[in-house]
Amino acid sequence: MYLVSKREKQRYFSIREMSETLDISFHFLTKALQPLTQKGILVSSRGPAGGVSFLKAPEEVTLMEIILILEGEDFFNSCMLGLDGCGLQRPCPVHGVWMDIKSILMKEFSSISLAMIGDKTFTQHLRLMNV
Amino acid sequence: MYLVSKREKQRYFSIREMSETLDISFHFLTKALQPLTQKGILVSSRGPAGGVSFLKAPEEVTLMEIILILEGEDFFNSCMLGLDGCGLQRPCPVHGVWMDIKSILMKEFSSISLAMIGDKTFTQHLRLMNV
DNA sequence: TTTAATTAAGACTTTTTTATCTTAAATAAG
DNA sequence: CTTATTTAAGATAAAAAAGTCTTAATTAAA
Repeated sequence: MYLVSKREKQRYFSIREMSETLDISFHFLTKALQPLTQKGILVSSRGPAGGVSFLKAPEEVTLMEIILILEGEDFFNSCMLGLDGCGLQRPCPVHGVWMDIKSILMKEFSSISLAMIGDKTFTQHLRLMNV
Repeated sequence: MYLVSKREKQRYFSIREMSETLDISFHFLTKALQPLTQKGILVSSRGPAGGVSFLKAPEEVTLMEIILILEGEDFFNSCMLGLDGCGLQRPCPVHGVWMDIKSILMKEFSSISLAMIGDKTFTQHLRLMNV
């Protein structure tokens, strides 16, 4: 969100600067960003004037994608009771409700792009950190 | 869910028996049930023929109540980015979406009673455990 | 070509959560 | 009244998650 709210697709933003602006530990942020780079959402450059930048156009990156990368690809595949093989064949008592809820969540998160969030953050001066 | 699916409101069901049926550690289950007893959803009895039973009628207990008791009363009050004081006055970029999603979740969970789940589990022979 | 700046990767530490164990208290039955 | 059975509560242990640190690799600029 920080990156896209800058609205400069070309340049690299250093993680150090980002961590200081957002008041997040540098090492923590570095680690958090790595899977995004590995999955091709971001591209990184080492050395002076290095940092991270979007590889994939933020218009094409949904919140859903980010959530799946950061939380794990089967984040929306779990049974509410934690049962193995819970599905239409052998459902748990809340399988139906939970499926409905999950599909609403997935639909919603899939409909929001990072570009939309960036624009909103930029134009409405919204905050990404405390204070 | 186990308790209500038994559809015998009067008698106490022992936690030992329940833990064996559901294949959950006895001590773990005991601990999990304690907040429900403390909050007046269940009533317990020690000694021979003791166990737990519903105090509040399961028709009047919603999934929402159970979730709030087990996960904490402010389970649905968090900011998606973890910001303090995120609200209409000083929202984060995803405040609106997140609010919408949370209200759908709360509405859904509030509309489901344990009695409904128990009936469904009983009549459709649904499972509460693996295998 | 050397140096400073920067991310990557993995080891390590700390914190939090989850799970278990022990002891105490209560209760029904003999 | 004593004993066996059962939950309650708190202490302890184990596992998982979160966070930090160190070293390596890369890159641009002097």
